[in-house]
Amino acid sequence: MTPVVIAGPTGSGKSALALRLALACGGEIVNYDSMQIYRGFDIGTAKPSRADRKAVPHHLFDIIDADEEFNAADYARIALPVCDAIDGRGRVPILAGGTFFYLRALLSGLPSMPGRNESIRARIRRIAAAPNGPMRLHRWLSRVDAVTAARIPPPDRHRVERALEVWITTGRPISSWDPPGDDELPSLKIALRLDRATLVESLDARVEAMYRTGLVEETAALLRRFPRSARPFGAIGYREAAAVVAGELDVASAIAETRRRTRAYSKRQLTWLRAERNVHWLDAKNREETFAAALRLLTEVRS
RNA sequence: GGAGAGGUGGCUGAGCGGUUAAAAGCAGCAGACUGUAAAUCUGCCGGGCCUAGCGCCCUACGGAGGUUCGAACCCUCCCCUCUCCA
Repeated sequence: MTPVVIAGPTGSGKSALALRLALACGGEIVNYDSMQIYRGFDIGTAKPSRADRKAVPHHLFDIIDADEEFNAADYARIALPVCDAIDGRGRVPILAGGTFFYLRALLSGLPSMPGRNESIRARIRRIAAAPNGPMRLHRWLSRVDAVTAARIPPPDRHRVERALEVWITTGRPISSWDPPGDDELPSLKIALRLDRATLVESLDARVEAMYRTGLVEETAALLRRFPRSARPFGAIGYREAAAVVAGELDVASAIAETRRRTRAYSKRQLTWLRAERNVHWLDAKNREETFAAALRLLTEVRS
């Protein structure tokens, strides 16, 4: 049975649609959102409610703590068996989320390269911090892997860092591993579309609501348990809320900044999705119609 | 009424005689995405023309004049904002 993927920009109603589909067809929801993975980060990630999670089995939410290392490869590793198990029970895995890189890691797989190596990362970062560091790192990369260096701009520190990390640990350029091929796991991909003005409006309202319902308080509580340097504190909303807690930002500015980043994020998601193939786009303006259309697609695929 | 400060592209805001269609940021648009991905990064961004060039032509730094080879930058008057004293 092919899994169903619900995609679309943040705030387009993916979770709600996934829930209704699950209820309608005996499905179980599998998260592919990089932030809803974290325990305790609820308000800012718009995590499904307790009631929703009781109504339908939800998987891969709240599986790690803020200070634990986790990445796309880890995700693919654990998500695959989860989907298989759902399938084994004769139910439909419904993937819902917004981290399309994680989704790709699951559906297409990642090359079998070595993972992260913190001590090597530390070494690289020491060089990066020196004057002209990023430039020097990029030049280093050019010498060992010209192909990758040509593709990655010097300021793109994350990618330069990873490419060098792979080189140092294996002695092989990262470009020598095959890029993900076209042979991805078959799935029914449904993407939600909303006109920009409507989307932005609902995004703004949602950010407002997050602060009103205690995003800053939630963040303050999490900061008592985890260092601010922990990954999810860099996420949209949490970065700003953490700044409020630290007294660096007033709430109004935090809201404005969170809105700005949310809008930019939704745009990036759309850019990714546009390049994605075999996507069934559905207008998300009317929930009933969207649901009906999605259901139709689903029954088509199953017959 | 008196004393200051200021009016710059959609916004914030630099520039203070030429190399300025005007820094930078934001917003906007397009894009990338091989283990940090809600991350990270790239390009475009007044308008028109074409022989497509470090090309040409318009329009543009509140308004109108002036000085100058040349003005967003200097002078004059006007209009408008803000702060302070009354």
